[in-house]
Amino acid sequence: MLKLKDLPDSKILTKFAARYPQANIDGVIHFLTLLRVGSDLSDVLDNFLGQYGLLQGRWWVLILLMREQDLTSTPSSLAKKAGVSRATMTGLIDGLDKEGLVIRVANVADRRKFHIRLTSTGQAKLDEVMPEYYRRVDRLMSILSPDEGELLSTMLMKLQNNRDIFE
Amino acid sequence: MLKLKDLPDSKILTKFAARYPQANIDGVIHFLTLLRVGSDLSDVLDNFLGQYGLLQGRWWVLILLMREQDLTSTPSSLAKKAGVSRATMTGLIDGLDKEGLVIRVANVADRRKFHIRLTSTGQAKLDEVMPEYYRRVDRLMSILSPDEGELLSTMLMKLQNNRDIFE
DNA sequence: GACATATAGTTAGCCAGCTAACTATAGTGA
DNA sequence: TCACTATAGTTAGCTGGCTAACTATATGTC
Repeated sequence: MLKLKDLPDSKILTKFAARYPQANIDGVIHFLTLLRVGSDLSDVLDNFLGQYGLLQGRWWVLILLMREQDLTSTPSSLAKKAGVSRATMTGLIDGLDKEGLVIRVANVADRRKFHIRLTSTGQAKLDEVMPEYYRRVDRLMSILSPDEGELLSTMLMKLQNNRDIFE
Repeated sequence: MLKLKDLPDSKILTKFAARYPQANIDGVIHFLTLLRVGSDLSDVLDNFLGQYGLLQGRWWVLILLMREQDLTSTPSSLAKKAGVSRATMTGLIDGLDKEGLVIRVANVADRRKFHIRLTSTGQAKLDEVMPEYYRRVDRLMSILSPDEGELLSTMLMKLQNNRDIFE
């Protein structure tokens, strides 16, 4: 997502504002800061997962399966929850299947579907990653007080709920 | 970046916490909210730019060039500022060049380099996009009061400055 | 001045997304 | 019941990132 490293300073924004007077300089800075921090934290998470041979996409699949009572779901349901296309989910499951972290089981009730089930190897992989993941998130987010954390989420959700303004 | 649509609710996180007691549930929720909102806003920005036949990568290049006094820069410098590899910048410039939005000019002083210059067509493209972009950002960010906006950026920068905790 | 090192740009090939098109199966309504 | 429509999964082919390797040119040091 946002790759731009060189956020505008107010000098640059003032120059732009001369040509584009509708610019709200502070708003733009806050907006770009949000995109940048989100992107950088996502990269950091990817690097972390990479140490365990995982990628974000595959990791979410394992987590979504672990959430299920019977550790089982279908490709389309996983695709919807993970926010990727069914085509992409096919590829993710292929990879996880090949590594033995999940298995495809035929579905007799509806032969269009498969059951995708987390294997014990998959659970073991999560048991390896998750404690450290939670530890890191805790350390990172502890920089904010509990009240600040709440406030941050509240403000983010306000923006989230109004993002259709942009489209 | 974060594609996951289905953020954990506290019931799920409680189940996970039973297995992974180090989990700080609120911290995780705030962390994932940040990744999710950042990602969704980035997608919205992409859709917006798409209406003008632009992609985020190309758009940043035009903006970076417009920032320059002489509307000129080099591929490596642009790559660094845009946060992409030099190889990727080659592709971005190829595309912009083909559409006449920038031109490659030989650099006699250092024959390894090119001057990349924003053309008047490129400037016209920015003049088409930027006023509407600023208008949308203004409307989106106006949901937060000026004080809230400042606070948001401050909290985000705290997280940004401590993201090495995660690596 | 010549050789070693660093920098600029490109190319080739990889990867994880995507959409569109296809096959198979299920559900529905005259 | 049988045709229409919807859903599930896969495949093929596109895209925009990436790294590694390559060529050309500059720079810096003995």
